[in-house]
Amino acid sequence: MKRLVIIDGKSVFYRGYYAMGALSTSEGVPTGGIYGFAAIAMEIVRELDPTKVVVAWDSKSSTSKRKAIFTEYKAGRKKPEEDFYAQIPYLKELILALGWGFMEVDDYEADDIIGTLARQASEISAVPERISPDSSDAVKGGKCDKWETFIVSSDLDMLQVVDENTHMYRVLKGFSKLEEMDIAAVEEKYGIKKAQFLDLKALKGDASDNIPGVPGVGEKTAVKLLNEYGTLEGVYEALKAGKISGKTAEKLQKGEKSAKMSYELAKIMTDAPVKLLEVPDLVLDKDRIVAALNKLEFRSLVRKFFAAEKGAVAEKRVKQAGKGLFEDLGEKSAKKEGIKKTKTAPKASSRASQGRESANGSGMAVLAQQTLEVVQEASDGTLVSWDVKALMHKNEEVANKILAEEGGGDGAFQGVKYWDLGQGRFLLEPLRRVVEYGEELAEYERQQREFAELPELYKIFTQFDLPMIPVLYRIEKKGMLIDRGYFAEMRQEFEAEVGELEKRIWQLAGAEFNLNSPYQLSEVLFERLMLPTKRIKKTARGYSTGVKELDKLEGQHEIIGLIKEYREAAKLLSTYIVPLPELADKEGRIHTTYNQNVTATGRLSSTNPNLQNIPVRSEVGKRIRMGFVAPEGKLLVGADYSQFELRLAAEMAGDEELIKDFNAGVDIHTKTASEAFGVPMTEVTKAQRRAAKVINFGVLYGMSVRGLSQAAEMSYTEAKEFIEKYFEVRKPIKEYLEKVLTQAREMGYVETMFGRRRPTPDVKSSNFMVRTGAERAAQNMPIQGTEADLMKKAMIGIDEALRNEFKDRAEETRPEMVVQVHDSVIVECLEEDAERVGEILRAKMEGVAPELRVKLAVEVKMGENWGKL
DNA sequence: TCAATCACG
DNA sequence: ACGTACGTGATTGAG
Repeated sequence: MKRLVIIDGKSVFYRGYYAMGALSTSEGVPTGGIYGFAAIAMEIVRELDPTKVVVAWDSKSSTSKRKAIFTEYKAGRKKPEEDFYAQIPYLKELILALGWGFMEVDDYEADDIIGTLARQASEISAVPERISPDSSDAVKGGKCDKWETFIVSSDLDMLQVVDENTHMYRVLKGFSKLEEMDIAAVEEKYGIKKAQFLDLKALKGDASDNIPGVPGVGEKTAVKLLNEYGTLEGVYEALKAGKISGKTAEKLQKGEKSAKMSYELAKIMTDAPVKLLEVPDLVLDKDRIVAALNKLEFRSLVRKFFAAEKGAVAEKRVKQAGKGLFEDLGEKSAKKEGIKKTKTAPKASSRASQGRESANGSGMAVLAQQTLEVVQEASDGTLVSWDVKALMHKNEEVANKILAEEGGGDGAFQGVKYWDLGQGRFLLEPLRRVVEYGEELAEYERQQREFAELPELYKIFTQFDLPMIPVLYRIEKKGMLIDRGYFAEMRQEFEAEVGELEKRIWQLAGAEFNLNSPYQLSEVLFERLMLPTKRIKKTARGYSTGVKELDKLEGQHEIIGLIKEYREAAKLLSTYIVPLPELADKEGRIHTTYNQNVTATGRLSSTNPNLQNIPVRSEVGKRIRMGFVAPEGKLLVGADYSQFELRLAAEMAGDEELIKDFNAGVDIHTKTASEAFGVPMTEVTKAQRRAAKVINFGVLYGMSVRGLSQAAEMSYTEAKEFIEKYFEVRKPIKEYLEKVLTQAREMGYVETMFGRRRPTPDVKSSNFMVRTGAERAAQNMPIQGTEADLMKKAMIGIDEALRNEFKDRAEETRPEMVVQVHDSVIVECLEEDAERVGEILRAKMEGVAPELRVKLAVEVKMGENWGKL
C-alpha cells in the first residue's frame, strides 16, 4: 500500500503563523509560520511514512470562487502582516529540501488540487488487482499499486473526499500532533451524514469562506431540513411541493439562487490540471533537511528529526555512553505521543497516545506541549524541561530520576537538580506568555542570569514553586477516589428530576424551548409571560437570567422557582455527576492536573477535572462531595486555614488591634460590627454581623461602595457610611491598601510577602473601568498571593513530613495528599493513622511561618467522605 | 471562539 | 461619564 499525504499548505502555515507569534532567526527573518509547518512535517514523515507528499497551495492570482484564506481569512480579523509574506520563499525552500511536491495552479484553490489528487489516487487503487497473488508480500514490499491518502487540513469541506482509503487529519494545537478526523463524531455533532455536509454548507453558509448560504437559515434549521429531506435538492423539491411552511419557507424561497450558488462554491472540484504521477516519490535527504532546518535556526527540530531517523540505534548508543539520559528518555516519550488517534487507522494505531493532555490554551501551555519532549541535561547536571511535571507523568524513568534528587530529611531542598523553564519564565515575566523556542539550554542560562538579579524571585522559584513539582506530581498520580455506584445512582435521580422540571416549566411557559439557552429563556420570561423587566440587568442579547435577576422575580410567577431548581440540578448533572465518573481510572480514582503557571496571584489552578470547585455551599451540591471517598479501612483527613486571608491582611497591614483580636480568638466579624456600628459585642445583631462579614471580605477584594451596597443589600449611602466608619476603625488597613496602590503606580508591580510579583500596568489606564479594575486586582494580589505562597510552603512541609514519618510503610498504606483547594488540603490515610496525620497537618500549616505575629488557625476534620469534612 | 452562567476559595 | 467586588474552570448556546 502506497501512502499519499496531501497538505493544505496555507491553512497549516496560517495556523503556525498565528500560534507561534513573532519567531525569527537571529538575522531577523520571520519564521513563526514555518516553524509550525516544519514541526508538523516531522510528525508526518515520522508517523505516516509517506510514499509521496504534496503541499497544495491556493494561487494568489486565482479569480477565486471563495476568497483565499490568504488575502482575507476572516472578515474583521487582522490582516496578515508583512512578515507573513516574507516567510513564503523560505517555506518553499524547506518543502523542496524535504523532498515534497508543491502544487499551485492558477484559478484553482488548494481544495480543488487536494480533491483532484485524492480522486486520482482512488482511481488508481480501483484498478482491478494486477499484482502478485501473494498480496501480503506485495504490501510489505510496496509493490502494490493501491494508494491510501491522508489529507492534512482543518477545513470540514474536505470531508467531501473522505472515503475508506482517504483519511483526513487535522493539526492539533501545539503543532506536534496530528489527529484523524473522527467522521462518526463529526456526523454525530452535526446530526447529519458525511455526504450531507456540502448541502449543509449551501444552506447555512460560511462567513469565513464567503459562502452566503440561505440568509436567515442557520445550522439548526439547516440540519432539521436535511434530516427531513436529505439533500439540498430534496429540500427545494419539498418546498415546491408545499411541504414547508412559515418563515423558513419564505427564506428558502428568497434564498434559492444563493443556495444553489453556495452549493457550487463549496463543492470541491476534482478536475484541476494536476497529475498525481507528476509528484516525485519521497526521498529523504537528511543532510539537505538538516541544512534547511539549520538555516532557519530550528535547532530543536534538527535534534528531533535526527532521533526519528536514527531510531533505536541512536537511543542505544546514547544510553550505553551513559550520557544524555534525559534526552534519550525524552525522545522516547515524544514518539509515543506522535499521533493522537480517535479512530482506527492503519499503522500508527499501536502508537496511539495514552497520556492525559494539557487542556490549557495559553501560549505557555502551547509551548510546553510543543516542546514537551525536549529534555536536556545542562552541564551542571540539571534537568531542564518546559514542563517537568507533565514529563514525569509521561515518563516514569524521568520521574524516578527527579524524585531521587529530592531533598531527604531535614526539610531543606537539596539544591536544584531540575529546572522548569515554563515555571521560570512565568515567574520572571508573570502574565506575559511569551512563546519562545529553540534552545532550552540557552533559555535555562538566560533565566539563571535574570534570576541572579532578582534574589527574591529566585528564592520563590527554588523554595516554593520548584519543590512543589514533585509534591503535585504525587497528588496527581495518587488521585482521589470516587464512589462510582453512588454517582450512577445520583445520575439516575438527577436526570429524572431535570426531565420532570423541564416538563413542568414548559407547561407553565406554554411552549417547549431550550432551558439552557439564556436567550430563549429571557424571551419566554419577558415576552411570553410578560414578567416585569424593571431592575433586570441587560446583556448583549436580551435580559439577564442569572440567579440574581431571577431572585428579583421570585414570587411573580411559579415558574421562577422551578427554573432555579432546574438550573441547579442541570448544572450539577452536566458539570459533575456525569463527567466525573468518566474521568476516573480503573480503580475509580480521579487524577486532576494542577497548574502553577496560570493565576496572576500565585495560586494553583486545577483542570481536567477541576477539583477546586466541587460544590459545598448548597445542600444538594454537598451530595457531590459525598461521592469523594476514602477506600475501605481508610479515612480522609482535611485541614483548612480559617480566615486565612483576613489574618494575612492584618499581618501585612500591621494592624495591631486586629492581630491581637485574632490571637485572642475573638470572632472577628462580630468585633468589626461592634466597632463599626458602635454597639457592644454582645449586642451585635445577626444582620450587623453579616454586613461586617461582607465588608471584611470586601477589603480583600478592593471593595467599592457600590459593590458593598449590592452584596450586603444596603443602600448606597448606608454602604458609604459603613465603609467610612470601617476605615476609621481599621486605619492600618486603609493605609496599607493605599500603600499597595502607590507601589502599583510607582513600581508598576505589586508583590507578596515573599516577593512574588504581579505587574500592574493598567493602574495607569485612562479608561475608568480598566483602571479601577486594575486597582482592585492590585490591592487583592499581595494578600491572595501570600496565602498561596504559604500554602505551597505548608504543602511541601506536609509532603515531606508524611513521607518521613511513614517511610517504612508499604506504598498502599502510606498517607498521601489527594487534593488542594487554595486554603485546604486533604490527606487519605489508614483509619489508625488519622489522628497522627491530623496533628502533622495542623503543625505544618499553623507553623508554616513562625515569623508572623498573627496566629494562623487550622481546622482539622476527618471522615469517610469529603462531605463529612 | 465568545458570552453567559455558575461551581469553588 | 463610566457601573464592579478578587482569583479560577467547565458547560452551554450562539455566531
